[in-house]
Amino acid sequence: MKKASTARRGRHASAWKSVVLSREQQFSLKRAALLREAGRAFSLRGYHNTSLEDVAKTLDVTKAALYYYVKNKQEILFECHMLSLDFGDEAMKYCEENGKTGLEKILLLVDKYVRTITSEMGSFAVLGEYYALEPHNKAIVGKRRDKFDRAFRKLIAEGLSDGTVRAVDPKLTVFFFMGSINWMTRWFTPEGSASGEEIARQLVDLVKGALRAR
Amino acid sequence: MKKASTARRGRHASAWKSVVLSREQQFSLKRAALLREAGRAFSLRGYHNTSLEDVAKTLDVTKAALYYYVKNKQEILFECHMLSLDFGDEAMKYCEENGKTGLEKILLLVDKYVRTITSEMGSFAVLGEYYALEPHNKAIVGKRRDKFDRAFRKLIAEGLSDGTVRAVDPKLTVFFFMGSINWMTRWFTPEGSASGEEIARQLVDLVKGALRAR
Amino acid sequence: MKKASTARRGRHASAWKSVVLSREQQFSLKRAALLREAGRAFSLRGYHNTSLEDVAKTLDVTKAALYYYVKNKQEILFECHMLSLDFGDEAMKYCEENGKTGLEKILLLVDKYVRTITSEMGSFAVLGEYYALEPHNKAIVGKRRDKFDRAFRKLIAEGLSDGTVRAVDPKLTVFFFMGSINWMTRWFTPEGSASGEEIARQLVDLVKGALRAR
Amino acid sequence: MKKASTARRGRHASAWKSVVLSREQQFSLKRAALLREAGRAFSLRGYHNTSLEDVAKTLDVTKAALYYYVKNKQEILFECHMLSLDFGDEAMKYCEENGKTGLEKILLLVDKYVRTITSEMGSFAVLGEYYALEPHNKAIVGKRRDKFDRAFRKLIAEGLSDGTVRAVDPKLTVFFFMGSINWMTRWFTPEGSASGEEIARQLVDLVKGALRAR
DNA sequence: AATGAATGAGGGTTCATTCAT
DNA sequence: TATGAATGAACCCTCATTCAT
Repeated sequence: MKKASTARRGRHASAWKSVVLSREQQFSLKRAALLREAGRAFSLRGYHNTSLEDVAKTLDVTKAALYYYVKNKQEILFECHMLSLDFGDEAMKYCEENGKTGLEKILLLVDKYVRTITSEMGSFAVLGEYYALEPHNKAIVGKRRDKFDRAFRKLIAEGLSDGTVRAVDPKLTVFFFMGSINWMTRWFTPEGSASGEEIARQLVDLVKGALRAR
Repeated sequence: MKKASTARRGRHASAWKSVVLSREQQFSLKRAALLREAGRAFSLRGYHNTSLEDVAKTLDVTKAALYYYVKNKQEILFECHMLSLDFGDEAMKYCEENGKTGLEKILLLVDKYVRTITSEMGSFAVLGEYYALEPHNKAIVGKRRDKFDRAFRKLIAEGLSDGTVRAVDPKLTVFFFMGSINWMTRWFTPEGSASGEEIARQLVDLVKGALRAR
Repeated sequence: MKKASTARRGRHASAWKSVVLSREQQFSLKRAALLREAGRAFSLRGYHNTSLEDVAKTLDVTKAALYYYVKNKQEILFECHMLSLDFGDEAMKYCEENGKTGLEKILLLVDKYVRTITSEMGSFAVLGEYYALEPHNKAIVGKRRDKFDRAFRKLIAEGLSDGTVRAVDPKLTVFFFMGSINWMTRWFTPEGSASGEEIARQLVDLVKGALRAR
Repeated sequence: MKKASTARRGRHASAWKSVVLSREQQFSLKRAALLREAGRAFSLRGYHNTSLEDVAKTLDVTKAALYYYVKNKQEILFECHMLSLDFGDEAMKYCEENGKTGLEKILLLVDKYVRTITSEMGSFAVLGEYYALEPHNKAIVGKRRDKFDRAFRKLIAEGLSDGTVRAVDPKLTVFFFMGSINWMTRWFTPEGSASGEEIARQLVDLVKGALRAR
């Protein structure tokens, strides 16, 4: 009896929720789903290699319906980039708040970022499609990315000052590590042999080995 | 005497030849230029974002003229991939012949490969456009790339055996380093602040730090 | 009573339906029109000499709109062939059911087929464009055509057995007659001096004269 | 010895001939070969389905070389049509000179024409590609064809007058027979089971049966 | 809120044709 | 005489985008 009632409640709850969700909430949820699926496809097959028809099919709607949620294909790409950058900023904020030394912060950053990228949410880390952005958007994204890169370099500088990081070129080092991370979207799949956690742990280990001063 | 004269004539002949190129040579040169320019564009702006018209324009010919040298746009992409893989194989061969220990070989490999990629010749390292290959070609390229990855892993295993490399996951480590390298095509330009040599040196340094056993 | 009322309603419904066509019906009608116009053009000017632009213009739509109804230019040709073969099969079935002797069946076949070809419906009898079919489709069409030819020959054989047809080579005879018929698409126009009925009557008369045993 | 000398003479003769042929003769021979091969291809695969590259390949020269012998692809088609019409006229002249009655002439015409079409020389009876002629040429060819058709009809009329042909519609009858003949280029091959002679005999037999008055 | 239908722009490809050599 | 190389026009096809319903 209890079971039945729970079940009923469960059913009611979800049924209710789908009714009770405000229009704006529904809209947001659907839009988010659209961005997620599109981003996943973009980062897997590339922007120009993914048609809106493809995206629509994974959402079980028609191509035309997408235009209710976004203005453009370009807007999708732009938003995906922004979300992806949000992830970076979050990881950056997290590591700055929780790390003590420069090295510690760097390792926290890598760990957090890789975990995000490999989680379901982060599957649309489409950083690879930078060139597909139209000039205006490219400028915005570029600026934010530069900012992120500079913050990353600052962490390295911090490590150099506090003696936890050995002498390396901050700029190139950031490029190298970001390459390792961004390239993941090309080979990582949730079904693969290595889990996101494992990958994060291994990369952290590698970075530690590469940067740690002795 | 006769020999000498022949040799002299031979030298003259080839000197002449190098000025007045044979038709086949001209053909090869033009084809190579086509591949180079196309590859450069592909790796900069993406395969689908680069029209043959664009490529033709940089070569100062008509779109149609390209079809005298290649069968397809797809063939261009495929050939670029193969050339890029050739570079990898050369680097691999080089390091296996000249390195002693596992670690040494790895460092030689990274050094050689990065130098190639950043040299003028390597401007068409379009490894990013894997998904744009049609199935048949994708299979071929995929196989070769896997082979390269396996050889790379083997170097790591070798280092593990001979004690020059510390305990790391070979598979993931290869992915990480290849990411660093492949990602270079996204930010490297000959005009940039860092030269190819410098980049190679820095990455080698980083890899050494990351892998070296103590 | 209920029945009657239902029937009445039914009639109303269908009357209504025939005015306000369902989407599927509209789609089918438009597709049929597309095939008809394309087929007419193909058989008049040839497949390769007819651009989709031409076809689109006669339908007052854009070239691109055609792709909503067919996959390919090739699909258009193929479907026209199949429709044309359907006509042949229908005529064959008709003559086998309604004719008594071999000769009678042959004459019925010729009569029916010619009437169909010359009617509005049959305007896309593009049998001449066989070579423009791509291999796969050519095989399918070829098989069906062979089947028709064999059935035709069988009618002649039947006439030979029952004594209504004089000694002729079945295979060549079929080729000759099919030539007369297929060639019609080259000179027949609805505006011409001879009507479809007249043509059918004359050809039947000729065939009778040519085949009848005495 | 005699043998050797003959051989030598033979060799000389042909070698000589190829030297001694006047430029104009060589030109004419090659041009004729070009027309023959092109015509063969046109009537087999259609005008637009046959590229000059194809034609050039069968002659073992380059596409560009063809332009030394003809002005145009269109000129090739036109000349083929004219040659084909020449064959018709020859057959017509032959039958008029050698036949007595109307029917006799008709049968001679059919016999001669079919034999020509099926012989090596006549393989380029490309009458099917009428629509591919450009307006000016189409007018010329159309006129000659009409003239031939009228002459054919006249033979029928003659047969009607002299009582050797039964009552048929001259115009349609001509169309029917020409269809049988023209359609042959679609199915006849020298390697096929029926020889040209056999086909001619059978068609003559059929025509006789169809037209003969009793 | 979503769909069917249509469009326009752009890209890849073919091919007849030209021309210097 | 014949070739290699190149061109321009035309064509098929895809796809992001729009709009009435």
